[in-house]
Amino acid sequence: MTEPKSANDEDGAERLKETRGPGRRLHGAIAHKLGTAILSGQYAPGDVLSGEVAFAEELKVSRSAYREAIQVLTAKGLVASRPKAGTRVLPRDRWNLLDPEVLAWAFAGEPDVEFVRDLFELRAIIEPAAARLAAQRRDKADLKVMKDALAGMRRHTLTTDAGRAADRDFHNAILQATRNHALVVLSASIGAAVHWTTQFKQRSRELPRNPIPDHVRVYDAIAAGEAEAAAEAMGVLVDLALEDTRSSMEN
Amino acid sequence: MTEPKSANDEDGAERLKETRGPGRRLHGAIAHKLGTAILSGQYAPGDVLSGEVAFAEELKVSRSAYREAIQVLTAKGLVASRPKAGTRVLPRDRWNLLDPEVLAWAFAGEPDVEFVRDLFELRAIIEPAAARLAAQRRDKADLKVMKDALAGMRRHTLTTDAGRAADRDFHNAILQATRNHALVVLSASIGAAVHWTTQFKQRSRELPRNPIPDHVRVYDAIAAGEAEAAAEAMGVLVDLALEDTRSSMEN
DNA sequence: CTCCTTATTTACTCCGACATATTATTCCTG
DNA sequence: CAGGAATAATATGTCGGAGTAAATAAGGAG
Repeated sequence: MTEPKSANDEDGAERLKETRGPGRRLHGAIAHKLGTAILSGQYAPGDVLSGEVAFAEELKVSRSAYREAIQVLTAKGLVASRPKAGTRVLPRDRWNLLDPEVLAWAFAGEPDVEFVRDLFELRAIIEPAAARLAAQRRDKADLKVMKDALAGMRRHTLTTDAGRAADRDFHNAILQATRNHALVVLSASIGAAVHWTTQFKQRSRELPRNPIPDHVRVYDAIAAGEAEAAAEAMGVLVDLALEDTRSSMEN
Repeated sequence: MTEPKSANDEDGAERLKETRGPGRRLHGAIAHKLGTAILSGQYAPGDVLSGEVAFAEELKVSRSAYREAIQVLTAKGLVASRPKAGTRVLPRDRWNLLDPEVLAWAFAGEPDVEFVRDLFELRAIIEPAAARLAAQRRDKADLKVMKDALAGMRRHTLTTDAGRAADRDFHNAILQATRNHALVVLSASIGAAVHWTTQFKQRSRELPRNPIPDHVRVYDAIAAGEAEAAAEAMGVLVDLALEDTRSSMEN
Protein backbone atom coordinates (compact mmCIF):
# COMPACT_ATOMS: atom_id res chain seq x y z
CA MET A 1 0.00 0.00 0.00
CA THR A 2 1.58 3.21 -1.09
CA GLU A 3 -1.69 4.94 -0.34
CA PRO A 4 -1.76 7.49 2.45
CA LYS A 5 -3.04 6.20 5.76
CA SER A 6 -5.77 8.77 6.15
CA ALA A 7 -7.43 8.82 2.75
CA ASN A 8 -10.07 11.29 3.80
CA ASP A 9 -7.73 14.03 4.93
CA GLU A 10 -5.39 13.82 2.00
CA ASP A 11 -8.08 13.64 -0.60
CA GLY A 12 -7.83 17.24 -1.70
CA ALA A 13 -4.07 17.20 -1.62
CA GLU A 14 -3.89 14.04 -3.70
CA ARG A 15 -6.17 15.41 -6.39
CA LEU A 16 -3.96 18.46 -6.43
CA LYS A 17 -0.76 16.61 -7.13
CA GLU A 18 -2.27 14.86 -10.12
CA THR A 19 -2.28 18.12 -12.00
CA ARG A 20 1.33 18.86 -11.13
CA GLY A 21 4.16 18.29 -13.48
CA PRO A 22 7.39 19.81 -14.69
CA GLY A 23 6.91 23.52 -15.20
CA ARG A 24 3.59 23.24 -13.39
CA ARG A 25 4.04 24.92 -10.03
CA LEU A 26 2.05 24.23 -6.94
CA HIS A 27 0.16 27.49 -6.94
CA GLY A 28 -0.59 26.90 -10.61
CA ALA A 29 -2.19 23.60 -9.70
CA ILE A 30 -4.25 25.24 -6.97
CA ALA A 31 -5.34 27.98 -9.36
CA HIS A 32 -6.31 25.31 -11.86
CA LYS A 33 -8.31 23.42 -9.29
CA LEU A 34 -10.15 26.50 -8.05
CA GLY A 35 -10.51 27.90 -11.55
CA THR A 36 -12.21 24.81 -12.91
CA ALA A 37 -14.36 24.63 -9.80
CA ILE A 38 -15.57 28.18 -10.38
CA LEU A 39 -16.02 27.83 -14.12
CA SER A 40 -17.98 24.61 -13.69
CA GLY A 41 -20.39 26.38 -11.40
CA GLN A 42 -19.24 24.53 -8.31
CA TYR A 43 -18.84 27.95 -6.76
CA ALA A 44 -21.49 30.43 -7.84
CA PRO A 45 -20.89 34.16 -8.20
CA GLY A 46 -21.25 35.76 -4.81
CA ASP A 47 -20.14 32.67 -2.95
CA VAL A 48 -17.42 33.21 -0.44
CA LEU A 49 -14.55 30.73 -0.24
CA SER A 50 -13.68 29.30 3.12
CA GLY A 51 -10.97 31.26 4.89
CA GLU A 52 -7.36 31.42 3.85
CA VAL A 53 -6.07 29.27 6.68
CA ALA A 54 -8.89 26.76 6.49
CA PHE A 55 -8.58 26.26 2.76
CA ALA A 56 -4.81 26.09 2.85
CA GLU A 57 -4.71 23.34 5.40
CA GLU A 58 -7.55 21.46 3.75
CA LEU A 59 -5.40 21.35 0.63
CA LYS A 60 -2.31 20.58 2.69
CA VAL A 61 -0.42 23.53 1.31
CA SER A 62 1.05 26.62 2.87
CA ARG A 63 -0.84 29.86 2.94
CA SER A 64 1.71 31.41 0.60
CA ALA A 65 0.97 28.91 -2.13
CA TYR A 66 -2.75 29.36 -1.66
CA ARG A 67 -2.45 33.15 -1.66
CA GLU A 68 -0.41 33.16 -4.86
CA ALA A 69 -3.09 31.04 -6.49
CA ILE A 70 -5.73 33.52 -5.35
CA GLN A 71 -3.71 36.37 -6.85
CA VAL A 72 -3.80 34.55 -10.17
CA LEU A 73 -7.57 34.16 -9.99
CA THR A 74 -7.88 37.79 -8.94
CA ALA A 75 -5.78 38.87 -11.90
CA LYS A 76 -8.18 37.02 -14.19
CA GLY A 77 -11.17 38.67 -12.59
CA LEU A 78 -12.65 35.51 -11.13
CA VAL A 79 -12.53 36.48 -7.47
CA ALA A 80 -11.89 39.45 -5.25
CA SER A 81 -10.90 39.37 -1.62
CA ARG A 82 -11.10 41.96 1.11
CA PRO A 83 -10.20 41.73 4.78
CA LYS A 84 -12.98 40.51 6.94
CA ALA A 85 -15.26 40.06 3.94
CA GLY A 86 -13.43 37.00 2.65
CA THR A 87 -12.74 35.97 -0.93
CA ARG A 88 -15.84 36.14 -3.07
CA VAL A 89 -16.50 34.85 -6.57
CA LEU A 90 -17.19 37.83 -8.83
CA PRO A 91 -20.19 38.06 -11.17
CA ARG A 92 -19.66 36.37 -14.52
CA ASP A 93 -19.31 39.56 -16.51
CA ARG A 94 -16.20 40.46 -14.56
CA TRP A 95 -14.52 37.22 -15.60
CA ASN A 96 -11.80 37.47 -18.16
CA LEU A 97 -13.31 34.79 -20.35
CA LEU A 98 -10.96 35.57 -23.23
CA ASP A 99 -7.93 34.68 -21.17
CA PRO A 100 -6.58 31.45 -22.67
CA GLU A 101 -6.19 29.86 -19.28
CA VAL A 102 -9.73 30.74 -18.21
CA LEU A 103 -10.96 29.35 -21.50
CA ALA A 104 -9.13 26.13 -20.79
CA TRP A 105 -10.76 25.93 -17.37
CA ALA A 106 -14.15 26.57 -18.92
CA PHE A 107 -13.73 23.57 -21.18
CA ALA A 108 -12.14 21.32 -18.59
CA GLY A 109 -15.51 19.95 -17.56
CA GLU A 110 -18.63 19.61 -19.64
CA PRO A 111 -18.64 22.64 -21.92
CA ASP A 112 -21.58 24.99 -21.66
CA VAL A 113 -23.62 24.81 -24.87
CA GLU A 114 -24.62 28.46 -24.66
CA PHE A 115 -21.05 29.57 -24.30
CA VAL A 116 -19.87 27.51 -27.24
CA ARG A 117 -22.55 29.16 -29.33
CA ASP A 118 -21.37 32.59 -28.21
CA LEU A 119 -17.81 31.71 -29.05
CA PHE A 120 -18.70 30.62 -32.54
CA GLU A 121 -20.68 33.80 -33.01
CA LEU A 122 -17.55 35.72 -32.06
CA ARG A 123 -15.52 33.70 -34.52
CA ALA A 124 -18.11 34.41 -37.18
CA ILE A 125 -17.56 38.12 -36.57
CA ILE A 126 -13.81 38.20 -36.20
CA GLU A 127 -12.48 35.69 -38.69
CA PRO A 128 -14.18 36.87 -41.87
CA ALA A 129 -13.09 40.41 -41.09
CA ALA A 130 -9.60 39.14 -40.41
CA ALA A 131 -9.59 37.25 -43.71
CA ARG A 132 -10.61 40.45 -45.48
CA LEU A 133 -7.70 42.36 -43.95
CA ALA A 134 -5.32 39.50 -44.56
CA ALA A 135 -6.19 39.47 -48.25
CA GLN A 136 -5.17 43.12 -48.42
CA ARG A 137 -2.01 42.97 -46.36
CA ARG A 138 -0.50 39.49 -46.59
CA ASP A 139 2.97 39.02 -48.00
CA LYS A 140 4.71 35.99 -49.43
CA ALA A 141 5.91 34.77 -46.06
CA ASP A 142 2.36 34.74 -44.70
CA LEU A 143 1.15 32.75 -47.67
CA LYS A 144 3.90 30.21 -47.23
CA VAL A 145 2.93 29.63 -43.59
CA MET A 146 -0.70 29.16 -44.59
CA LYS A 147 0.25 26.79 -47.37
CA ASP A 148 2.37 24.69 -45.04
CA ALA A 149 -0.43 24.57 -42.52
CA LEU A 150 -2.84 23.40 -45.21
CA ALA A 151 -0.41 20.70 -46.20
CA GLY A 152 -0.21 19.64 -42.56
CA MET A 153 -3.99 19.43 -42.33
CA ARG A 154 -4.14 17.29 -45.43
CA ARG A 155 -1.42 14.97 -44.22
CA HIS A 156 -2.67 14.41 -40.68
CA THR A 157 -6.44 15.05 -40.87
CA LEU A 158 -8.33 16.71 -38.06
CA THR A 159 -8.69 13.51 -36.09
CA THR A 160 -5.10 13.80 -34.89
CA ASP A 161 -3.46 16.32 -32.60
CA ALA A 162 -0.98 17.24 -35.31
CA GLY A 163 -3.82 17.92 -37.70
CA ARG A 164 -5.63 20.16 -35.26
CA ALA A 165 -2.36 21.98 -34.60
CA ALA A 166 -2.03 22.62 -38.34
CA ASP A 167 -5.59 23.92 -38.39
CA ARG A 168 -4.73 26.31 -35.59
CA ASP A 169 -1.60 27.38 -37.46
CA PHE A 170 -3.66 28.18 -40.50
CA HIS A 171 -6.09 30.42 -38.65
CA ASN A 172 -3.21 31.93 -36.74
CA ALA A 173 -1.37 32.79 -39.91
CA ILE A 174 -4.40 34.66 -41.18
CA LEU A 175 -4.69 36.70 -38.01
CA GLN A 176 -0.97 37.37 -38.19
CA ALA A 177 -1.28 38.59 -41.75
CA THR A 178 -3.71 41.31 -40.70
CA ARG A 179 -0.78 43.18 -39.18
CA ASN A 180 -3.11 44.05 -36.35
CA HIS A 181 -1.67 43.31 -32.97
CA ALA A 182 -5.01 43.36 -31.18
CA LEU A 183 -6.34 40.74 -33.56
CA VAL A 184 -3.23 38.63 -33.15
CA VAL A 185 -3.78 38.58 -29.42
CA LEU A 186 -7.39 37.62 -29.89
CA SER A 187 -6.13 34.77 -32.01
CA ALA A 188 -4.62 33.22 -28.93
CA SER A 189 -8.03 33.17 -27.29
CA ILE A 190 -9.96 32.12 -30.34
CA GLY A 191 -7.36 29.55 -31.20
CA ALA A 192 -7.74 28.06 -27.76
CA ALA A 193 -11.50 28.10 -28.08
CA VAL A 194 -11.37 26.37 -31.43
CA HIS A 195 -8.97 23.85 -30.04
CA TRP A 196 -11.29 22.94 -27.17
CA THR A 197 -14.42 22.89 -29.27
CA THR A 198 -12.95 20.76 -32.02
CA GLN A 199 -11.53 18.40 -29.46
CA PHE A 200 -15.00 18.22 -27.98
CA LYS A 201 -16.35 17.55 -31.42
CA GLN A 202 -14.10 14.55 -31.82
CA ARG A 203 -15.44 13.03 -28.66
CA SER A 204 -18.75 11.98 -30.09
CA ARG A 205 -17.93 10.68 -33.56
CA GLU A 206 -16.04 11.01 -36.79
CA LEU A 207 -16.50 14.05 -38.96
CA PRO A 208 -18.77 13.35 -41.93
CA ARG A 209 -17.42 16.24 -43.96
CA ASN A 210 -14.02 17.04 -45.36
CA PRO A 211 -12.99 20.50 -44.14
CA ILE A 212 -10.05 20.93 -46.49
CA PRO A 213 -11.88 22.42 -49.51
CA ASP A 214 -13.37 25.19 -47.33
CA HIS A 215 -9.91 26.09 -46.13
CA VAL A 216 -8.48 26.02 -49.62
CA ARG A 217 -11.13 28.43 -50.83
CA VAL A 218 -10.15 30.87 -48.10
CA TYR A 219 -6.50 30.48 -48.94
CA ASP A 220 -7.04 31.03 -52.64
CA ALA A 221 -8.99 34.23 -52.04
CA ILE A 222 -6.35 35.60 -49.68
CA ALA A 223 -3.55 34.66 -52.05
CA ALA A 224 -5.38 36.38 -54.91
CA GLY A 225 -5.90 39.47 -52.79
CA GLU A 226 -9.65 39.30 -53.17
CA ALA A 227 -10.80 40.73 -49.87
CA GLU A 228 -14.55 40.22 -50.17
CA ALA A 229 -14.21 36.70 -51.47
CA ALA A 230 -11.89 35.87 -48.60
CA ALA A 231 -14.34 37.22 -46.05
CA GLU A 232 -17.19 35.30 -47.59
CA ALA A 233 -15.27 32.03 -47.82
CA MET A 234 -14.24 32.37 -44.20
CA GLY A 235 -17.82 33.05 -43.22
CA VAL A 236 -18.88 29.81 -44.86
CA LEU A 237 -16.08 27.94 -43.14
CA VAL A 238 -17.08 29.14 -39.68
CA ASP A 239 -20.74 28.44 -40.34
CA LEU A 240 -20.00 24.87 -41.33
CA ALA A 241 -17.77 24.39 -38.31
CA LEU A 242 -20.56 25.64 -36.10
CA GLU A 243 -23.00 23.27 -37.75
CA ASP A 244 -20.70 20.32 -37.21
CA THR A 245 -20.12 21.20 -33.60
CA ARG A 246 -23.78 21.84 -32.92
CA SER A 247 -24.92 18.57 -34.39
CA SER A 248 -22.32 16.64 -32.45
CA MET A 249 -23.31 18.34 -29.20
CA GLU A 250 -26.97 17.54 -29.51
CA ASN A 251 -26.63 13.83 -29.10
CA MET B 1 11.94 69.02 4.47
CA THR B 2 9.58 66.13 4.67
CA GLU B 3 11.81 64.24 2.31
CA PRO B 4 13.35 61.00 3.52
CA LYS B 5 16.90 61.25 4.76
CA SER B 6 18.32 58.78 2.30
CA ALA B 7 16.59 59.81 -0.90
CA ASN B 8 18.47 57.33 -3.01
CA ASP B 9 17.57 54.20 -1.13
CA GLU B 10 13.92 54.98 -0.62
CA ASP B 11 13.32 56.22 -4.10
CA GLY B 12 11.69 53.10 -5.43
CA ALA B 13 9.71 52.55 -2.28
CA GLU B 14 8.40 56.11 -2.29
CA ARG B 15 7.22 55.92 -5.86
CA LEU B 16 5.46 52.72 -4.95
CA LYS B 17 3.42 54.19 -2.15
CA GLU B 18 2.08 56.93 -4.37
CA THR B 19 0.01 54.40 -6.25
CA ARG B 20 -1.35 52.87 -3.08
CA GLY B 21 -4.78 53.62 -1.79
CA PRO B 22 -7.78 51.99 -0.21
CA GLY B 23 -8.53 48.77 -2.02
CA ARG B 24 -5.17 49.05 -3.70
CA ARG B 25 -2.98 46.42 -2.11
CA LEU B 26 0.76 46.45 -1.96
CA HIS B 27 1.30 43.68 -4.47
CA GLY B 28 -1.17 45.43 -6.73
CA ALA B 29 0.97 48.53 -6.61
CA ILE B 30 4.08 46.51 -7.39
CA ALA B 31 2.33 44.80 -10.28
CA HIS B 32 1.23 48.19 -11.57
CA LYS B 33 4.75 49.55 -11.35
CA LEU B 34 6.28 46.59 -13.14
CA GLY B 35 3.39 46.31 -15.58
CA THR B 36 3.70 49.89 -16.76
CA ALA B 37 7.47 49.51 -16.92
CA ILE B 38 7.11 46.53 -19.22
CA LEU B 39 4.33 47.99 -21.35
CA SER B 40 6.27 51.21 -21.81
CA GLY B 41 9.21 49.25 -23.13
CA GLN B 42 11.40 49.94 -20.15
CA TYR B 43 11.92 46.20 -20.02
CA ALA B 44 12.11 44.58 -23.43
CA PRO B 45 10.89 41.04 -24.19
CA GLY B 46 13.63 38.61 -23.25
CA ASP B 47 15.03 40.83 -20.52
CA VAL B 48 15.50 39.15 -17.19
CA LEU B 49 14.48 40.99 -14.03
CA SER B 50 16.95 41.21 -11.21
CA GLY B 51 16.53 38.43 -8.69
CA GLU B 52 13.69 38.04 -6.26
CA VAL B 53 15.68 39.05 -3.20
CA ALA B 54 17.46 41.93 -4.90
CA PHE B 55 14.33 43.44 -6.36
CA ALA B 56 12.33 42.99 -3.20
CA GLU B 57 14.79 44.83 -1.05
CA GLU B 58 15.32 47.51 -3.66
CA LEU B 59 11.60 48.20 -3.44
CA LYS B 60 11.67 47.85 0.33
CA VAL B 61 9.01 45.18 0.32
CA SER B 62 8.99 41.60 1.44
CA ARG B 63 9.73 38.84 -0.99
CA SER B 64 6.18 37.53 -0.53
CA ALA B 65 4.65 40.78 -1.74
CA TYR B 66 7.01 40.84 -4.69
CA ARG B 67 6.22 37.24 -5.56
CA GLU B 68 2.49 37.85 -5.49
CA ALA B 69 2.97 40.73 -7.88
CA ILE B 70 4.97 38.48 -10.18
CA GLN B 71 2.17 35.91 -10.11
CA VAL B 72 -0.21 38.59 -11.31
CA LEU B 73 2.09 39.50 -14.19
CA THR B 74 2.53 35.82 -14.97
CA ALA B 75 -1.23 35.32 -15.05
CA LYS B 76 -1.48 38.11 -17.60
CA GLY B 77 1.23 36.56 -19.74
CA LEU B 78 3.74 39.35 -19.31
CA VAL B 79 6.51 37.36 -17.65
CA ALA B 80 7.50 33.80 -16.85
CA SER B 81 9.91 32.67 -14.19
CA ARG B 82 11.81 29.47 -13.75
CA PRO B 83 14.32 28.37 -11.17
CA LYS B 84 17.86 29.31 -11.93
CA ALA B 85 16.81 31.10 -15.13
CA GLY B 86 15.15 34.02 -13.39
CA THR B 87 12.06 35.95 -14.39
CA ARG B 88 11.97 36.89 -18.06
CA VAL B 89 9.70 39.23 -19.97
CA LEU B 90 7.77 37.21 -22.53
CA PRO B 91 7.45 38.13 -26.22
CA ARG B 92 4.70 40.61 -26.99
CA ASP B 93 2.35 38.13 -28.59
CA ARG B 94 2.10 36.22 -25.35
CA TRP B 95 0.84 39.32 -23.56
CA ASN B 96 -2.82 39.37 -22.69
CA LEU B 97 -3.37 42.77 -24.23
CA LEU B 98 -7.15 42.48 -23.97
CA ASP B 99 -6.99 42.26 -20.21
CA PRO B 100 -8.47 45.52 -18.92
CA GLU B 101 -5.64 46.00 -16.47
CA VAL B 102 -2.95 45.42 -19.09
CA LEU B 103 -4.76 47.85 -21.34
CA ALA B 104 -4.67 50.41 -18.55
CA TRP B 105 -0.96 49.87 -18.14
CA ALA B 106 -0.45 50.24 -21.87
CA PHE B 107 -2.09 53.66 -21.79
CA ALA B 108 -0.49 54.78 -18.56
CA GLY B 109 2.40 56.35 -20.42
CA GLU B 110 2.41 57.75 -23.91
CA PRO B 111 0.04 55.58 -25.92
CA ASP B 112 1.47 53.76 -28.90
CA VAL B 113 -0.02 55.19 -32.08
CA GLU B 114 0.12 51.84 -33.85
CA PHE B 115 -1.70 50.09 -31.08
CA VAL B 116 -4.44 52.70 -30.94
CA ARG B 117 -4.98 52.18 -34.63
CA ASP B 118 -5.23 48.42 -34.13
CA LEU B 119 -7.71 48.90 -31.34
CA PHE B 120 -9.95 51.07 -33.46
CA GLU B 121 -9.75 48.53 -36.24
CA LEU B 122 -10.97 45.94 -33.76
CA ARG B 123 -13.79 48.23 -32.68
CA ALA B 124 -14.69 48.74 -36.32
CA ILE B 125 -15.07 44.98 -36.64
CA ILE B 126 -16.82 44.20 -33.38
CA GLU B 127 -19.18 47.06 -32.76
CA PRO B 128 -21.08 47.12 -36.06
CA ALA B 129 -21.58 43.37 -35.79
CA ALA B 130 -22.72 43.83 -32.22
CA ALA B 131 -25.15 46.54 -33.28
CA ARG B 132 -26.54 44.18 -35.90
CA LEU B 133 -27.17 41.48 -33.30
CA ALA B 134 -28.52 43.99 -30.81
CA ALA B 135 -31.08 45.18 -33.34
CA GLN B 136 -32.33 41.63 -33.63
CA ARG B 137 -32.34 40.69 -29.97
CA ARG B 138 -32.81 43.80 -27.84
CA ASP B 139 -35.80 44.06 -25.55
CA LYS B 140 -37.47 47.05 -23.94
CA ALA B 141 -35.14 47.06 -20.95
CA ASP B 142 -32.07 47.27 -23.21
CA LEU B 143 -33.57 50.18 -25.09
CA LYS B 144 -34.29 52.02 -21.87
CA VAL B 145 -30.68 51.69 -20.73
CA MET B 146 -29.47 53.02 -24.09
CA LYS B 147 -31.92 55.89 -23.99
CA ASP B 148 -30.84 56.86 -20.49
CA ALA B 149 -27.21 56.72 -21.53
CA LEU B 150 -27.95 58.97 -24.51
CA ALA B 151 -29.67 61.43 -22.20
CA GLY B 152 -26.64 61.36 -19.95
CA MET B 153 -24.34 62.10 -22.89
CA ARG B 154 -26.49 65.03 -23.94
CA ARG B 155 -26.61 66.46 -20.44
CA HIS B 156 -22.93 66.20 -19.55
CA THR B 157 -21.13 66.24 -22.92
CA LEU B 158 -18.03 64.18 -23.57
CA THR B 159 -15.72 66.71 -21.98
CA THR B 160 -16.74 65.52 -18.51
CA ASP B 161 -16.14 62.24 -16.77
CA ALA B 162 -19.87 61.73 -16.34
CA GLY B 163 -20.40 62.22 -20.06
CA ARG B 164 -17.72 59.71 -20.97
CA ALA B 165 -19.24 57.27 -18.48
CA ALA B 166 -22.58 57.65 -20.24
CA ASP B 167 -20.88 57.01 -23.56
CA ARG B 168 -19.41 53.83 -22.17
CA ASP B 169 -22.80 52.82 -20.80
CA PHE B 170 -24.33 53.26 -24.23
CA HIS B 171 -21.82 51.02 -25.96
CA ASN B 172 -22.03 48.56 -23.09
CA ALA B 173 -25.79 48.36 -23.38
CA ILE B 174 -25.48 47.46 -27.03
CA LEU B 175 -23.03 44.67 -26.30
CA GLN B 176 -25.29 43.48 -23.51
CA ALA B 177 -28.25 43.39 -25.86
CA THR B 178 -26.46 40.93 -28.13
CA ARG B 179 -27.10 38.26 -25.49
CA ASN B 180 -23.61 37.02 -26.30
CA HIS B 181 -21.47 36.54 -23.26
CA ALA B 182 -18.19 36.50 -25.17
CA LEU B 183 -19.02 39.86 -26.70
CA VAL B 184 -20.01 41.28 -23.34
CA VAL B 185 -16.64 40.33 -21.96
CA LEU B 186 -14.88 41.90 -24.91
CA SER B 187 -16.84 45.03 -24.14
CA ALA B 188 -14.99 45.35 -20.88
CA SER B 189 -11.73 45.48 -22.80
CA ILE B 190 -12.95 47.65 -25.61
CA GLY B 191 -14.75 49.90 -23.18
CA ALA B 192 -11.54 50.39 -21.28
CA ALA B 193 -9.65 51.06 -24.49
CA VAL B 194 -12.21 53.60 -25.60
CA HIS B 195 -12.04 55.20 -22.21
CA TRP B 196 -8.29 55.65 -22.42
CA THR B 197 -8.28 56.80 -26.01
CA THR B 198 -11.06 59.35 -25.53
CA GLN B 199 -9.36 60.61 -22.44
CA PHE B 200 -6.24 60.98 -24.52
CA LYS B 201 -8.28 62.78 -27.13
CA GLN B 202 -9.40 65.35 -24.60
CA ARG B 203 -5.85 66.14 -23.72
CA SER B 204 -5.07 68.05 -26.88
CA ARG B 205 -8.17 70.10 -27.55
CA GLU B 206 -11.91 70.39 -27.65
CA LEU B 207 -13.92 68.19 -29.93
CA PRO B 208 -14.99 70.02 -33.05
CA ARG B 209 -17.87 67.70 -33.80
CA ASN B 210 -21.01 66.83 -31.92
CA PRO B 211 -21.08 63.05 -31.47
CA ILE B 212 -24.70 62.84 -30.34
CA PRO B 213 -26.40 62.58 -33.75
CA ASP B 214 -24.22 59.59 -34.69
CA HIS B 215 -25.26 57.82 -31.53
CA VAL B 216 -28.92 58.65 -32.04
CA ARG B 217 -28.81 57.13 -35.51
CA VAL B 218 -27.47 53.91 -34.05
CA TYR B 219 -30.10 53.92 -31.35
CA ASP B 220 -32.96 54.53 -33.76
CA ALA B 221 -31.89 51.66 -35.99
CA ILE B 222 -31.59 49.28 -33.07
CA ALA B 223 -34.92 50.38 -31.65
CA ALA B 224 -36.54 49.86 -35.05
CA GLY B 225 -34.99 46.42 -35.31
CA GLU B 226 -33.23 47.29 -38.55
CA ALA B 227 -30.11 45.19 -38.28
CA GLU B 228 -28.24 46.35 -41.38
CA ALA B 229 -28.96 50.02 -40.73
CA ALA B 230 -27.72 49.62 -37.16
CA ALA B 231 -24.50 48.01 -38.33
CA GLU B 232 -23.91 50.72 -40.89
CA ALA B 233 -24.64 53.56 -38.47
CA MET B 234 -22.27 52.07 -35.95
CA GLY B 235 -19.62 51.70 -38.62
CA VAL B 236 -19.90 55.40 -39.36
CA LEU B 237 -19.70 56.22 -35.67
CA VAL B 238 -16.49 54.27 -35.15
CA ASP B 239 -14.94 55.71 -38.30
CA LEU B 240 -15.61 59.24 -37.14
CA ALA B 241 -14.26 58.48 -33.68
CA LEU B 242 -11.11 57.12 -35.27
CA GLU B 243 -10.77 60.23 -37.40
CA ASP B 244 -11.13 62.49 -34.37
CA THR B 245 -8.59 60.55 -32.40
CA ARG B 246 -6.15 60.33 -35.26
CA SER B 247 -6.22 64.05 -35.97
CA SER B 248 -5.74 64.89 -32.31
CA MET B 249 -2.80 62.50 -32.02
CA GLU B 250 -0.94 63.95 -34.96
CA ASN B 251 -0.24 67.30 -33.39
C1' DC C 1 37.93 16.93 -30.76
C1' DT C 2 33.07 16.17 -29.87
C1' DC C 3 29.45 14.56 -27.22
C1' DC C 4 27.45 12.85 -23.20
C1' DT C 5 27.31 12.48 -18.16
C1' DT C 6 27.83 14.39 -13.72
C1' DA C 7 28.41 17.98 -10.18
C1' DT C 8 27.75 22.45 -8.69
C1' DT C 9 25.65 26.55 -8.13
C1' DT C 10 22.06 29.74 -8.50
C1' DA C 11 17.52 31.39 -8.22
C1' DC C 12 12.92 30.32 -7.77
C1' DT C 13 9.56 27.58 -4.77
C1' DC C 14 7.40 26.46 -0.71
C1' DC C 15 6.88 26.75 4.11
C1' DG C 16 4.95 28.45 8.64
C1' DA C 17 4.79 31.68 12.22
C1' DC C 18 4.22 36.41 13.46
C1' DA C 19 2.60 41.26 13.21
C1' DT C 20 -0.52 44.62 11.00
C1' DA C 21 -4.46 46.65 8.61
C1' DT C 22 -9.00 46.69 7.31
C1' DT C 23 -13.81 46.28 7.84
C1' DA C 24 -18.33 43.78 8.85
C1' DT C 25 -20.64 43.27 12.84
C1' DT C 26 -22.23 44.29 17.30
C1' DC C 27 -23.50 46.92 20.82
C1' DC C 28 -23.89 51.06 23.05
C1' DT C 29 -25.31 55.76 23.40
C1' DG C 30 -28.19 59.74 22.28
C1' DC D 1 -34.87 54.13 16.27
C1' DA D 2 -30.55 56.05 14.31
C1' DG D 3 -25.86 56.93 14.45
C1' DG D 4 -21.36 55.99 15.99
C1' DA D 5 -17.68 53.64 18.63
C1' DA D 6 -15.72 49.20 20.18
C1' DT D 7 -14.97 44.46 18.74
C1' DA D 8 -13.78 40.50 16.38
C1' DA D 9 -12.85 38.15 12.28
C1' DT D 10 -10.18 37.90 8.25
C1' DA D 11 -7.17 39.16 4.83
C1' DT D 12 -2.61 41.58 4.19
C1' DG D 13 2.14 42.09 4.78
C1' DT D 14 6.71 40.39 6.79
C1' DC D 15 10.56 37.40 7.69
C1' DG D 16 14.04 34.00 7.12
C1' DG D 17 15.09 29.43 6.20
C1' DA D 18 14.84 24.77 3.95
C1' DG D 19 13.72 22.48 -0.38
C1' DT D 20 13.91 21.92 -5.30
C1' DA D 21 14.55 22.48 -10.17
C1' DA D 22 17.44 23.75 -13.91
C1' DA D 23 21.36 26.13 -16.37
C1' DT D 24 26.15 25.96 -16.51
C1' DA D 25 30.62 24.09 -15.91
C1' DA D 26 33.64 20.34 -15.26
C1' DG D 27 34.93 15.84 -16.25
C1' DG D 28 35.09 11.53 -18.74
C1' DA D 29 34.07 8.34 -22.70
C1' DG D 30 34.01 7.53 -27.52
